Amino acid sequence: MSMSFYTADSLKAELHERGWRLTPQREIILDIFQNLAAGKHLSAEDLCELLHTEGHDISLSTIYRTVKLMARMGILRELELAEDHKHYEINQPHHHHHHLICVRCNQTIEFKNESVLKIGDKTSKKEGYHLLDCQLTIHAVCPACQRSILPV
Amino acid sequence: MSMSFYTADSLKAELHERGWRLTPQREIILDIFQNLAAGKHLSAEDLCELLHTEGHDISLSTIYRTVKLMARMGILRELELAEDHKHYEINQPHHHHHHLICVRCNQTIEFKNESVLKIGDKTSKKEGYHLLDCQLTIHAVCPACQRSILPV
DNA sequence: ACTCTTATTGAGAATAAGTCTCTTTTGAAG
DNA sequence: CTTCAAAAGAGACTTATTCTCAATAAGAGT
Repeated sequence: MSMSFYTADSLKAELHERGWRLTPQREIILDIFQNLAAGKHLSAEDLCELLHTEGHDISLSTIYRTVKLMARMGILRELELAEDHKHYEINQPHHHHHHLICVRCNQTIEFKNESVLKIGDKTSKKEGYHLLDCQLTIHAVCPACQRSILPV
Repeated sequence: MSMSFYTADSLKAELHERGWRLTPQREIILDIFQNLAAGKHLSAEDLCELLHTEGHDISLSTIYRTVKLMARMGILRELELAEDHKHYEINQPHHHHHHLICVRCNQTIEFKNESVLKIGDKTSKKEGYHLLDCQLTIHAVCPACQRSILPV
């Protein structure tokens, strides 16, 4: 599997490899995501608040830049949970999972499937791409919304 | 399979079923997507321009409302191709495909995989959800970007 | 340790996709 | 032909995210 687990040190090494720097902000943000309960995901705003309650005042600009950077490095997964903003979670092959989303109420169910990562691995390898993340997103209507008569 | 192909008539029937209406705008937009080359997808802006060149002046508001409506009905697929806006394409099980996206340059490759739809079907059925669409999205770094020294 | 270079941060302005409001129009049922 | 709620159009508005730029600091070299 191409995806791997990151520590502050491996983050530092990979940043330096490209002439970049490990800042306290990046280390703190990585730490937050690593200590998040499995399957928990945060929006940029969520992350900002959480950092604040822990006494770390990192600017929103930096937060947006950092999560985008880490997503592009494969450290974080960028999730589209059918809302108007993105969510991020740590990218760990061991806890690799996917999302079933109700398009009406946005209720989301996590599920695992072993073959999905294999398909992602095979497909990216075949095209010469370096795999960062693969997500199966299912859009559907949940039982409650099927019964409701509310618009759409 | 729960997903099905839509005609103007079946769209009309399904709209009426919920007390809604088939308008010329909706019929025209459905027609555009049905006549699009396989695998081609449009943003709201793209669609607006295309409609304009064909002599149909449908307002942006209506376009946004219509694609969202059709996505929620399962007629269109709402794609996140790693840009800052959504793309839409017709949802046809026969041409069901997925996307491999380079997170750096956004180059996108389409690929097919028969088992993905099966997984989507099984998972949504198990949870009692009514399947609309399922997409496997692979985020990766393309060969060209692996070689480049450009930032991220 | 001290310097130097330049990546990174912070603050706030800017951007733009998408939504909302409100008035006018129009499906389609009776 | 009426009626009435759904839908369209126009444009204001919202808000997540990006951009700009001056100030700061990571890390390499001396």
